[in-house]
Amino acid sequence: MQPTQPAANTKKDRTAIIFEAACAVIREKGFHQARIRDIAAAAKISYGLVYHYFKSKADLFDAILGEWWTGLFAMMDRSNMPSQSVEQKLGDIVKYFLDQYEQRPDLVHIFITEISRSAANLTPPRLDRFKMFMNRTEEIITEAQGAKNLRGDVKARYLTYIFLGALECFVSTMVLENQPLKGQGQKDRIERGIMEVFLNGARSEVGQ
Amino acid sequence: MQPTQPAANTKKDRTAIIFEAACAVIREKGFHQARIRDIAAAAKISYGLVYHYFKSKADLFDAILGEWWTGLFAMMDRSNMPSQSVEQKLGDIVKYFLDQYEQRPDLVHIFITEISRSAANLTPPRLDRFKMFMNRTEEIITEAQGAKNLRGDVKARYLTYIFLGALECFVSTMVLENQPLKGQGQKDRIERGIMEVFLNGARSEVGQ
Amino acid sequence: MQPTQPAANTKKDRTAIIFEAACAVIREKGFHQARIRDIAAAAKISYGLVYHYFKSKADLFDAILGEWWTGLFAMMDRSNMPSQSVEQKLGDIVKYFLDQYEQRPDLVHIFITEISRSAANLTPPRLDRFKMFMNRTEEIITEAQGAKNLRGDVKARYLTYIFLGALECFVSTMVLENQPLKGQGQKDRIERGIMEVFLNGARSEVGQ
Amino acid sequence: MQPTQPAANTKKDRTAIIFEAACAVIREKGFHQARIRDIAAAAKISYGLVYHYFKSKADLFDAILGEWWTGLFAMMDRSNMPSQSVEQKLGDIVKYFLDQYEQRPDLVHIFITEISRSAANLTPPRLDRFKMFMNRTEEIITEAQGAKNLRGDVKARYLTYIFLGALECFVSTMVLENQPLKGQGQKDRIERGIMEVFLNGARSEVGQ
DNA sequence: TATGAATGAGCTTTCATTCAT
DNA sequence: AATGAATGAAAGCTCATTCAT
Repeated sequence: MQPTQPAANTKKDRTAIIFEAACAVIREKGFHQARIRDIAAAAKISYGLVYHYFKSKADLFDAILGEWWTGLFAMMDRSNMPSQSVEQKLGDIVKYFLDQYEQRPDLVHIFITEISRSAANLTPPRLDRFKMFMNRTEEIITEAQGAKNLRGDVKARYLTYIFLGALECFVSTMVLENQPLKGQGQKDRIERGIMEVFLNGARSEVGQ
Repeated sequence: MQPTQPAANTKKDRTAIIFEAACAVIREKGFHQARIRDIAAAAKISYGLVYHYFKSKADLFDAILGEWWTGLFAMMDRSNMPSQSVEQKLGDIVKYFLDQYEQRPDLVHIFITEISRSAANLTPPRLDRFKMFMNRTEEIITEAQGAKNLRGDVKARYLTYIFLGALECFVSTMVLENQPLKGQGQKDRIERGIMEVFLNGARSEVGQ
Repeated sequence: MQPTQPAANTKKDRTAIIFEAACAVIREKGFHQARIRDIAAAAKISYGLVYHYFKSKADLFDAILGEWWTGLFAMMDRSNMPSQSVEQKLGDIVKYFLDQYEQRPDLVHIFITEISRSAANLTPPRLDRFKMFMNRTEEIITEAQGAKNLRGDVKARYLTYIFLGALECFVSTMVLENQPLKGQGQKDRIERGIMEVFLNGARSEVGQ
Repeated sequence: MQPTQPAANTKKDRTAIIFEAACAVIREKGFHQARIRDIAAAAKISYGLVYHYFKSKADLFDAILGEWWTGLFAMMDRSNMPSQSVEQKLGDIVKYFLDQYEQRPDLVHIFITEISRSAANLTPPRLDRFKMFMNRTEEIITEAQGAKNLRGDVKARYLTYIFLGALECFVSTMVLENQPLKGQGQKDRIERGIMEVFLNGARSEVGQ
């Protein structure tokens, strides 16, 4: 008896199955090359059924993006507390990307390839959330500059680009080369590397 | 009498006109959404003529990529001299991206959106040149680590990601937001910002 | 109430409808001039649907050829029994062509115009089956020469050409002139004419 | 000094060169698959020039057909004399096909594949000449039947089909298999085989 | 004459979407 | 809820023909 799970194929199940299948196919082929037929096949359903759960292909794509942005902004809401240092806030962002890459690599892949860097898919509403993410990151950095925790002689926007660019390059290279993350140890090393270099620079102590 | 410019529409002209039109259209719509019809219209020529100068759509795309990579690798060949410091070599890469963005923003945009981050377009030969670029950059950094000019406690590959990621994020944000570069002054400021933070870190001197 | 015919448009029906429409259009225009659009119109369906049932235009063409050869070789398998005389075996071939022309004139037309005599369509696998047909006919004739039922002073291959040529010319002229066959009587007369002249010659008894 | 041949590339020359090139290309690819570009390349001229000598592709094709029919009907005019026997008249037709195949195989090939058996190319004027050829052959046979030189119990039309079919099958098989004719000896053997079997039948004397 | 650049209609094929069952 | 047959708008590419030079 499973009172909390009476039916295997509830609407929620199917939606999720199609969602995951779409992530996998879009990751592999890109949004425009992913066919509804491929997604249905990956979900082991008929392709007409996709249209019962999602209004259109664009709708399905937006659902995937929504999932990503919801999780990211929720994390930033949780992380953005006065008691947190700038290191902790930026570290949370790095951790989030690495955790997501470990748990849902398809989602991160799609974010990187289809959103972060794809003019073709960037309708204005999609671009807005991307800018919001950059702005919220910039706010963290601006605040830290005000508190003299980050240098003030480089524009906050520039520091934001450098920070997010470094993070994104790490993740996207793993994404493009399909590198798996090998446990918490590697995630910690990568996080430390990014944060350390971002905060203290690449220059050798000896060389100074 | 026009002794120095006898013919306006030589074969070279048309190839270049189509090339530029293709850059503009692909920049705007992405490779897969760019239709030959759009490119022909942008070049103010008939549809079929595109196929007179380029074997296929893919051929045209590869010509664009070839142009980008040829220029980039030629610059790296020129820059890679023993007398150059690591700061100069990496600075040359930054300069090249910013110069290209100023002169041929479409080309940079296509590199960013269709190559650097688009799994859908990354056929193996295309990915190869991207990896070669990363490897050559890593070589510069490895060499600098050996000479104690860059810290050795972070893997060269990680430093490469951070450096290129920072650069790419700058350029791609300008690309995505269609920001114009305002003269040599802004290019210098951006270059100094990237190099300064990459080498010395974002941490405030005061905060240490 | 339609107990014996519950569904009019089953998958089998549509495949057959498209098949027949393709035969009619290819008969009229030839394979290369037959457009998918024409075939769809003749089948009273949308042209996209053709691709639901046949992978490509070539696939559709090969299906038609397959139908022809399958029927012809099956007949030859049935006919090729030791108890049969050479007259009966060759007569069966003549009967088959005439029966097919009566029942499926399009198929015979396509065989004559697109296969039997069209270098443009003769890909090697297509030519192979044609040669197999000639070889099997030649075997019948060789065997009859061995049994002294056919003259041995003319090469078996030559007799084969004369026999099949005569048959084919009858059929192709009917085909090209869209002559209808008027019942079993005419078929018998034609068969007798071909067999009689092939076996006994055109020379008048009186004239000898 | 060659006063009668001052220029190598007279209009007549070029027309003939293009004509021969067209024959070769149409033979190989079929009329509809033969591109003007191919024909021009085979003639080693630019493809625009084809249009100086022939109004259109169809015009070029009709010129080829005209050449064939002119030669054939001229031969029949010469051959059709009261003093000639039916054997001689039919033998002249066989000889003509074999001679032409030896001298201008492309022309014979085109006649066989594109005219004799291609509904796609058979516009009414083209079909007319084909029917005229059959009718003139039938006249020879009818006349011979009247003179009791050919059997009268088989319709003249049927005997015509058998005769021309046999001839055509010989030639078209050579054409399709690119068999070369090896000298006058083989031509004579083939002619004798066709005439002998057509006149006296395939049945063995022994078997009667 | 001679060239080949230029044109654009026309073809096959794909695929998002709808809809009858 | 579920299927996949059906539709038809696009899109890439070809090639006969025209035309400026």
